[in-house]
Amino acid sequence: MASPVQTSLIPSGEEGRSSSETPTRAKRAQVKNACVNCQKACKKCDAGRPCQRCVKYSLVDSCVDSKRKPRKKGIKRGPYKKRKRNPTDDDAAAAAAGGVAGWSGPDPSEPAAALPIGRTTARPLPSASHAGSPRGSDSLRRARQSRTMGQRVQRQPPPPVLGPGAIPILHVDPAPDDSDYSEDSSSDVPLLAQHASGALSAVSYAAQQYRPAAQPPQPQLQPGMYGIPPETPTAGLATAFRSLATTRPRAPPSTSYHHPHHGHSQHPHHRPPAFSQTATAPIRLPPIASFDHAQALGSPPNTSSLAILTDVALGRGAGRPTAPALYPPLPRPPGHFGHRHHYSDPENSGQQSHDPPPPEGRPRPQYARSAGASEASSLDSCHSADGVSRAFIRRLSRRLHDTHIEQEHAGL
DNA sequence: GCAATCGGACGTTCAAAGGT
DNA sequence: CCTTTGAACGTCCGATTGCT
Repeated sequence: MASPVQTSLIPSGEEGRSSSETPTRAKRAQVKNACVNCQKACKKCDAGRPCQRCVKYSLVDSCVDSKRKPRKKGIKRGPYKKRKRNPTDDDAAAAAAGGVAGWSGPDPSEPAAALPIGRTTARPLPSASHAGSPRGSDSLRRARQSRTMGQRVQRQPPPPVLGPGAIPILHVDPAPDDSDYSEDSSSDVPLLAQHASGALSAVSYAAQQYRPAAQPPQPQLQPGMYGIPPETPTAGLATAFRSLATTRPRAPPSTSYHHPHHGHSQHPHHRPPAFSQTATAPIRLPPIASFDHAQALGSPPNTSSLAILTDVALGRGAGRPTAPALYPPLPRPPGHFGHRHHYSDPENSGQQSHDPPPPEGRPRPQYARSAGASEASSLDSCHSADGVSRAFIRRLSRRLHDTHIEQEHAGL
């Protein structure tokens, strides 16, 4: 969605300026720490406790500072570009700050676990509107912003190569069609997993295969268990995915099924055993372009590769008996946000998932005018059920969306 | 008109990389 | 050791839609 200019940020006296001028835009005021209520509602907070908003909604009791999650450590960042003394170089510098063009990181041949996540020769998805564009690159963003000050920031075409921080996944068919996992020359990795749960099993299995020598042995996977240890590093998952692309795994113990994607038979009797492939069967992870895409397919997001990685990234995933909806679709009625993404209601669309149906999620708010009741339902807005911020999931989704493994890196 | 919900722009923080 | 970089992470704006 393209948000308009935040006119509130334009200082007085700047409103009437044309975009060709270079208005000095006031910074958006932002509290250092929003209260939990405002944070969840994605609404403006203030420094007071209780904050104004909580007072308004009679939430003074729960108006406390939200907790920040600790920053990750040990993330390799690769070499920095040369410092620029000349301010006029900033733009070009920023353009390169996508972390991509000048990447000269470690040899891709080194063990993947030692690589920065996504430090592969990955390339962006062709259809990803932001493909390869590391949103986290503030210099790039700010460079753009400086060019478009006072007007809508136009997204630039993505850099051609992914930089550090991208999560390598096997990602194909950004716009899958009925040919469903048809061979894709742009991602000619070995293929399997027409079923996302199968992919989940596969990743679980591969994660079991990948284990730094120093780590203690993991218990055997039991049927119905995904068995991805919570402490599995994301890099390990990257390796796991890579492994899926480059090995011919034995069948993992768990079988699960999925995928309601595009006309597959959804009848339980048609449920193919996940990972029932022979040793020669290729592997392919489902072409879930994004978290939203997973929803658009009518598939519980937990069955997407995104959710798999998200799950692990969030330190979950071990020992769950089935494939619960990790991030249950928000209780939007079908078509509610058709302008943004197409939520497909499996019950109504004829698509059915053999994964557990998404939980009820939050009931549609009752729009009660009594502040407490109404607000309570709105408080989940920015967070999943267990408090993971939407922003976090979006970022992860973006990274997944923007990433896939270069085929030569898959050893092909 | 208000509330819910969302995508994403924008701001902050701080570890890693680089410079001295 | 200090500075710079840039990605992680948080905040919240503004659009859209549904309900009262």
